[in-house]
Amino acid sequence: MKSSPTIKDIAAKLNLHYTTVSRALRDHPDVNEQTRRAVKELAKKMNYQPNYLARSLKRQKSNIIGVIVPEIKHHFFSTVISGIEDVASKAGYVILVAQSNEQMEREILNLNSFISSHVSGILVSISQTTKNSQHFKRFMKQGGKIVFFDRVCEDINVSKVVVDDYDSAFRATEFLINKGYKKIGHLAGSKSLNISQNRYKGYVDAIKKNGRRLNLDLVYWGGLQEENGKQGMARLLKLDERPDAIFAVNDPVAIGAYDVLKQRGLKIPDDMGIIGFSDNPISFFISPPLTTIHQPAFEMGKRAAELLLEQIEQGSNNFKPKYEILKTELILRGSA
Amino acid sequence: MKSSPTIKDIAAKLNLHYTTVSRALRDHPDVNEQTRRAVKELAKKMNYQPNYLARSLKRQKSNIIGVIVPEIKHHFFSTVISGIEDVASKAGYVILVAQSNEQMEREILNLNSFISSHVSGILVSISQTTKNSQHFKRFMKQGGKIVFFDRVCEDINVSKVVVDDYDSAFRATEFLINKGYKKIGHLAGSKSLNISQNRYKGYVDAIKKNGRRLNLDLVYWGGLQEENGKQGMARLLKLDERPDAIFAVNDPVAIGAYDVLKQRGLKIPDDMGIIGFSDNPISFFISPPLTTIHQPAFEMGKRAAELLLEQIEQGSNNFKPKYEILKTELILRGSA
DNA sequence: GATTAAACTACACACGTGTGCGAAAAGGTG
DNA sequence: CACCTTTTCGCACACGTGTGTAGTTTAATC
Repeated sequence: MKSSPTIKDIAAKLNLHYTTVSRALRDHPDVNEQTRRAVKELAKKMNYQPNYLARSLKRQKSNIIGVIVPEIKHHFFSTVISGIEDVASKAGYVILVAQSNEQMEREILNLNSFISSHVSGILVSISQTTKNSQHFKRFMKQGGKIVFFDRVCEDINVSKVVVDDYDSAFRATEFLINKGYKKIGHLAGSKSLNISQNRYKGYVDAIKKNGRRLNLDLVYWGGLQEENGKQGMARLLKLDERPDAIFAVNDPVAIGAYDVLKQRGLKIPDDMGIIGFSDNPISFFISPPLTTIHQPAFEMGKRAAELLLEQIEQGSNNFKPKYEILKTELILRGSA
Repeated sequence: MKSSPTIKDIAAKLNLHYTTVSRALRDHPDVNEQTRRAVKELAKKMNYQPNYLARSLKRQKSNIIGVIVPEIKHHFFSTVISGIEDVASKAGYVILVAQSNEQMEREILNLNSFISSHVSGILVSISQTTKNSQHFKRFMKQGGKIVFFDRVCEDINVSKVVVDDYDSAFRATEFLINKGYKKIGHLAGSKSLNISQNRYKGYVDAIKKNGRRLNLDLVYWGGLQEENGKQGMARLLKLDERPDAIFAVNDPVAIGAYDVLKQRGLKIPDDMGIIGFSDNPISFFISPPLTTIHQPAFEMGKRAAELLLEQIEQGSNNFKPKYEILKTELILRGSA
């Protein structure tokens, strides 16, 4: 039941002062070769593990990175976190993970908790209900470092990692047009998120650039869940001039649309073409397989972590935020 | 760029000693009502956040819980982590998350890193390659608290949360028997894991109890990935006396089997009945929908976290490890 | 063998918070 | 007004680690 050994325990056994042990472990040149070896040997034998709390307190710099996502269990986010952990652990960092559950209040609580834990920096994908960014700005004023990924705050000048939402949406929509679909609808996400806005804009521009008439009745603003897809699809089917193809803001929404279409006996892709977004594993197995846009989630986590670590290690000298746009890929399957 | 304010900053502005501020914030009775109010007001105004590093160092007890899983991005584990985070954050704890990538070495590194971070306890699901539990035992000797979930170490006497693997496997196999399948095979997992062993035993006993002949040729020991399912299914199909139904150790393995069967033109469930394990979201959407055993992953995370928190808060007085077995549910779909 | 440089060790203080104890101030009693 | 109790606050030290500096020992040089 005795707790972890400290440098003092090691020092006592070797009849040394504990500062000597401290220096020996950190290879300080002022320590005798033999002493150093003896210290390291005993440290290993006693399973000494340095106390990061004390070290961080002293150094005024921890080896902790905070991660805030809307929900951990979503495939996209958990894959991003996997990527983050990969990079972080290799660099000697540990990651604190918290979820906002799409609520700005909890996002703020998470952030405060991270501030108290004196994280070296945070990686954030904001919640749907995050209407302003005061909490993040406050964090930055105190020297906090942030990198946003996927769902970013537009009005903060920090590093960001996103996919090319606009362009991907444009290509997806254009693909539907070239396939011969006439009236293309869009199941859009939540208006407050950059990803929804950019995908919407890509959709709109693809329609316009291809000489089609833009009919905003064919756009349904909902959310990012399967349920929103069901509601949206049902709504669009009620129109006099109903769409014959759908570009969905993400895969869950597309899958919600599938459900409604199957219930109504409509055939995919003949009666209705569908394209999703994010390449959820389900999209490969659903029938017909969903044509969708692959997002490099793991890669996104890695890049975001790398950017943050660079910023942390180099200090705040001449730091310039980077805006990285990762390439997506249109995965052709059977739904369009 | 100034960093977070401390109690000393607050004290200076109010012409108080910082210990008085410390007491005021913690509602110590020795502090005057007015002083207390003034301190709290200023603290709020300055956005004071207590330094957990310092607090933990002093109290010899942190508000950090460590979580080690094989891979974060797996749906089951990320859902468990969601549950853990839910409980932990409500109790004022934060969670460190690390992945072993199924390698015992990294599991040990993760553990050491957590020890250095002075976590109050850890939640672990062990890797496939974890052959002994010395590292966990060492951690416990130093007063560390552990709760295992899903993949547990049998030879350590600590709290554990699992599902009823044996019984679930028994029922699944019996279900196949009652459906009229004659030769039931088993795509088993990795021999070193308790879950694989228990599911295997459930399978074996169901065969025996129902008066069937146990044919070990029909059991393929592989792993837990889709790839293992493919290999195993291919192998079993080569047998002279090939199975007409499969109980798979988990859904990915079952899905791997699907793939091979579809390639060979065999029909599910007519030519081959299949039952999986874990109720991965894919199993609902794959065609035909996979009959599988639902595991309450989120609930498992919550219970594991609750058990650990109880143990942490009550100290090590008269602690008795609890072994909790959560109920599963056989989800009937189209594959059997 | 004395002098000086080099090699090594120990002390003091710091990081931010918490606690036992004592001191000062305020209030109450005879 | 002297004495005692209660309230309120400050001091000293602690948690484990790290660093500047002073001190001591050893080795090297003449």
